[in-house]
Amino acid sequence: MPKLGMQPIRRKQLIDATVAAIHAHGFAEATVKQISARAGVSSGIIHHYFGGKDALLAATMRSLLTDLQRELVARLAAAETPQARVEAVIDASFAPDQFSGAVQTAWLSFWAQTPHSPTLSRLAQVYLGRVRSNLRASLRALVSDQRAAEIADGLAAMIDGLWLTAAVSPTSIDPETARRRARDYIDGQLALERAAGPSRDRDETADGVAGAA
Amino acid sequence: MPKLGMQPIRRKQLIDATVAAIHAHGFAEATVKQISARAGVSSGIIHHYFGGKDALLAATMRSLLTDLQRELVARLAAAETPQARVEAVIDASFAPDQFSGAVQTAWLSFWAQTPHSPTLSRLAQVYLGRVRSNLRASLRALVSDQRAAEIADGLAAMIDGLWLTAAVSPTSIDPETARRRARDYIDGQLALERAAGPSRDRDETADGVAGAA
Amino acid sequence: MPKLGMQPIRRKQLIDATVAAIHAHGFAEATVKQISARAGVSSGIIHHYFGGKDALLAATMRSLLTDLQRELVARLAAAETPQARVEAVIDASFAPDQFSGAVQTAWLSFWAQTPHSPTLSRLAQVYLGRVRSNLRASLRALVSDQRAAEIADGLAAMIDGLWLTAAVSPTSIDPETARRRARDYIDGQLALERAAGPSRDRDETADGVAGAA
Amino acid sequence: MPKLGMQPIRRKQLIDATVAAIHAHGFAEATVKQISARAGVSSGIIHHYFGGKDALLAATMRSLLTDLQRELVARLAAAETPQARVEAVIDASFAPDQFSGAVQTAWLSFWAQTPHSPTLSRLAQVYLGRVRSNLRASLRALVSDQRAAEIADGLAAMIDGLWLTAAVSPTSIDPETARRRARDYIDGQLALERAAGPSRDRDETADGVAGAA
DNA sequence: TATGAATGAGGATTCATTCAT
DNA sequence: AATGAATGAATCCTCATTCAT
Repeated sequence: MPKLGMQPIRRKQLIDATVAAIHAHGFAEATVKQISARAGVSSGIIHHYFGGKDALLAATMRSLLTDLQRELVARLAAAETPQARVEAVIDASFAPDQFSGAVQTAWLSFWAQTPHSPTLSRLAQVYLGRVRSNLRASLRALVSDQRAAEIADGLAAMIDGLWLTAAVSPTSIDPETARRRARDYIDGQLALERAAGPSRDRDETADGVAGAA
Repeated sequence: MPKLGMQPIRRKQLIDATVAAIHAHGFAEATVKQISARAGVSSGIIHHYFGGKDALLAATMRSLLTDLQRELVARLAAAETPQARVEAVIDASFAPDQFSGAVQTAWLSFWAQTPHSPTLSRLAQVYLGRVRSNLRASLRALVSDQRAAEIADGLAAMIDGLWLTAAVSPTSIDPETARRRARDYIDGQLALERAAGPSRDRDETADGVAGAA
Repeated sequence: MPKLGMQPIRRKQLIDATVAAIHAHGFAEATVKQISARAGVSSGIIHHYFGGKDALLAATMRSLLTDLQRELVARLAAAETPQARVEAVIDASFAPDQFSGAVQTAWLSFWAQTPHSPTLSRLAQVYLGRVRSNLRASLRALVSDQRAAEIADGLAAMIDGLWLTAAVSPTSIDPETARRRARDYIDGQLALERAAGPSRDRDETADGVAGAA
Repeated sequence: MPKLGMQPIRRKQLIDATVAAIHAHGFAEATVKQISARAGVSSGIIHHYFGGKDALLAATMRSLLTDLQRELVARLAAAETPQARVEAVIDASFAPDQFSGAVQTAWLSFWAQTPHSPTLSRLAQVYLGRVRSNLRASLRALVSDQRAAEIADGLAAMIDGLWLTAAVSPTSIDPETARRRARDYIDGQLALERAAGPSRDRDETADGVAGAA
């Protein structure tokens, strides 16, 4: 008599083992044998539950994105002002569960793989689109539509850059500092708005740093 | 006597082919056969000139970083004010030669590989250290030492994040827009300084977005 | 569940195929492909069961030495006098199973490889030590300790030389003749002892052939 | 203007380098690049002077055998009695120039390769035939034709076995000891002749060790 | 005479996948 | 449901050989 309900347990085991294996040995070196050994099961089981290695990798990326999304949704639900909603995005991005060794390395590996896998690429685009549209919607309550789009893109890039820094130099940044850098960006952009006046867009032809001095 | 002086020619050929192969097929799929075919030479030549695949990959990353460094040095040499020096870093990062498809993908691949290769990691750390210390030195002329460090870190993260965005969604960003986002960040941080007054640091305990509104 | 207990079967298959391949094509030409084809299995299986070619070669040498050792132990157990024990060593060395084409060629190949492989060297030293100490112990019942050591070394060299002759010129010697040559040596040394008197060692400063004539 | 008379110089350089390379790394690992580097010349030169690696190896074995033969001829020329001629063979075999590390290892490597190379095999057979017929001729002056053949074979095997011992366990035997073991053999066989009487062959049906006790 | 650049076949090894049990 | 035996294609690398200079 087969054990019942093993599927969700095994799938989670294997996905966790995949993240750990990528962290420990790298994306290309995360072999089926490595992952299954780490999960304490046989190598054949991966094909039983996922159909193949590629599907396991896709499921793992989906799992990482889902965790992040869950974190984000929970915080957005509790946010009542536009500012709080922007901050919720920042806080979700640097929540301790997400912003930690194994997850960062795996995340960076998937990002690097994205351009060469339609499946992973699709997952990434959906996620990126959701974050940006969330940010834009919140920012529209504070600035013009155009500036909202620009600041949303800038904040998304800043968050990604801070993640990348953490993945490449884990000791050089902690979640609290990362959060502060992201808030600095928003604060700075809003300060520019106040200085320019509420009804005008930032001049896209300005000379940048020199002009601001 | 055989043809002399082929070494630099072949090495450049092979490094260029490696960047192209990573862009076209991904880091793990950039095989010796792929790369040598793309360079129009035999596979054995890679071992003749580099000793092995790993050394070719390291040389390729070194080459990418050197190109970026050369771009940066040239622009810094022409910059006369602190503001111009900060802008030089931004402009070098998004110079057309660097900020293009193949280079971005390869760059992201190397970044993802960094945690699993001491050689690549060392190269990355050296580069990151140089950029940050350059930025800090320039910014110290404009703001306090602490703020200079913070803004340098933030700008570096922003630049990296914009690169990552470009690598993952090549159609979503162009060099000019990327440059503008990075300048926005600097402009914003300087605006915050003016608002806070020249002699005071940003309050590290502030509540972020909500507090800045 | 998969087929169980295949390991000892496959290992023996592969070791036998290795001996045959060395005999047929030489040590360096005993490739993984050759061996696996001869065993009727795929090439990957060697790494599954042995971990690599080197380990297979070491296991093969170990197997050859174990067979010889088994032959020797069986004969020693049946020998009741010192003379019979010496003869047991000779008979074991030239037993039909051992003293045959494939085994001889493989044996010689391993001997030649010994100086360049710590693993093989260790195996060889253990075997050589065992044979010599066996012979010495038996001979001590017949002659002085010093002469026992000398005759043991001489007999061991004679046996090895006869093996080498058989490996290099298989048609020039048969097991019975080889056995006779080895016995001649022992008979001769014991005859010298009788001629010199039981209480005296052979004079190590003697002039050799000329002096004995 | 090409350098004149380079051929013999280069050939000797390369043959010496081959012996050294075999000693240092083993027969299969003695690559063209290794050998040419050791000789201080380019790899292409081997094909220029020998036509290929196999021919270089054959020339090297021929060189080793020629050296041994020269040693033997010189000593035989000085020997005036049958006993002295037998001793000359022994002394030539263990002459310091021959009985040393690199030569032994190389010699053993060639012996092991012999069964798989018609060229090497032919060289070996010629050499073996010469030594044996020399020994037989000398011994016929001392014992019956049949015994001369037997003792010649036995002595040849003993010499080869002592070489093999030296190659496998270089520290366990020195030339002087080796020479003594070989002389012991001859002394013993001649002692048996005296005991049996000058006109009778050794009884080929004797029980060996037991019978001699 | 001599070089070393260049080739490509062949080596050991790794690995995702299949499948009988 | 689960195993691990077995496969064979693909990878990196080595190497004897060729050849233009």
